Amino acid sequence: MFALVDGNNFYVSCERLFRPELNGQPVVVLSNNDGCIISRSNEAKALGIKMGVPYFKVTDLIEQEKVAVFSSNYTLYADISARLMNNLARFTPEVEVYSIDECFLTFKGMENLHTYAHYLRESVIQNTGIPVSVGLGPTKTLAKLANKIAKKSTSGVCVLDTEEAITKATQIFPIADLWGIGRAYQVKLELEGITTAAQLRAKPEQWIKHQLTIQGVRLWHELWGRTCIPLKEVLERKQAICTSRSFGKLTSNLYELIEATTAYASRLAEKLRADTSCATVLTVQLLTNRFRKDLAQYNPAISLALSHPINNTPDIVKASVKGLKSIYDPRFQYSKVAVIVTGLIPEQEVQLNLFTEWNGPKHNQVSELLDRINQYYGSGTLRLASEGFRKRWAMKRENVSPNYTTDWGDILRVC
DNA sequence: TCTGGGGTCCTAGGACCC
DNA sequence: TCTGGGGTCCTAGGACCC
Repeated sequence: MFALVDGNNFYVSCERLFRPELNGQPVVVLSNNDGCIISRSNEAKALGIKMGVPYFKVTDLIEQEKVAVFSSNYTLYADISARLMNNLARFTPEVEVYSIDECFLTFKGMENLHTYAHYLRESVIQNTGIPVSVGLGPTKTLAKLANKIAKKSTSGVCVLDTEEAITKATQIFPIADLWGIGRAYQVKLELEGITTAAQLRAKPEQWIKHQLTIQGVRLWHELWGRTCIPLKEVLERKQAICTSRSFGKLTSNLYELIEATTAYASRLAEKLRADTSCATVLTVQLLTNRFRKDLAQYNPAISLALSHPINNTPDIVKASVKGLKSIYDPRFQYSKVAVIVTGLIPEQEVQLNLFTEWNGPKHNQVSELLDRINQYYGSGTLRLASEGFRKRWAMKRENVSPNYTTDWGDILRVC
């Protein structure tokens, strides 16, 4: 049996952990740059605030209803997430951390799964302070489905361990809520008259293959309790890594763009090293604000083949800035720059290039030092000067909470 | 004025090989 | 008048996830 455990309104729950007076009050958390609503308390949902809606469109309602608003604080959420996952790992040896707030677990040869699921849920809530829901089923897809049902129930637990339970659950389950059915497939299936998971399950395999291709066939088998999506216990090396941010304001200024690109590329190089990967291809993309119909649009990108596989900060930054300069056009106002690396290979398997001079070893040492210092004194303590100091492009974060659990200066004071 | 960021997998079609 | 059969690799675009 698979279980899916996930944090209810996770980011909001993290913020409430250190602001208990907000329990029972409407709370929302915003995306980067204070752009959109990405997490809502039940009270905020009840006010009709929709997921993903731009913040500026609901500011009146939020003010009127005295909704508490937080900028996103991923440092905090990542740390609370680690606590949650560590707690879950005590209940079974087989664990897959699926996302910041979700975890798959498997249970083998266990009786009393109902009791155990309730016990797990209560222990985790007590130990972390984060409310969670627990769904169990014979496949990941059914565990996901059970979890959605659990979220709406009062007990917070749903176990689908018999064919009757599965049949009953799928009959009322909307296909749009199925794991693997997004907006496009929802429309397609509804045109075929399919609105529930049970109706999808009743279709023949060939029909599914034709309409939804191979992923749909896997989903279909999983609905019948046949495992197609295994538990992934080991994290695989990423195939691509991307760092991109919207600016706090539009800019045409090349020097500001170079600063931002340097900052993003530095962050990217850190992520590469954390994954012990080296990049062979680097892409830089500039973006104008697609919502501003009154402004000219321009979204150029360039991919550079790197002469050596690299993950050191100076070389990644150098390549990124070179790419940026080659696509920059001063006639446009930009809202975002993205730096992406692909063709990633293990750090240990890097082959040297016979034909070009290279400062790699020296730059690798510099990067090692950067990592050591920034790990000890905090991210960004030591950085390349071309990141700049004023950072007028920096993203908006007007309501960010303290880093209660990761920064000595932010520790909660109890007087 | 103000609209997020980071990933994966699959398919079709083109270029190329023998 | 008539123009094969069987592959691989790469990329863009579309679907999905959180």
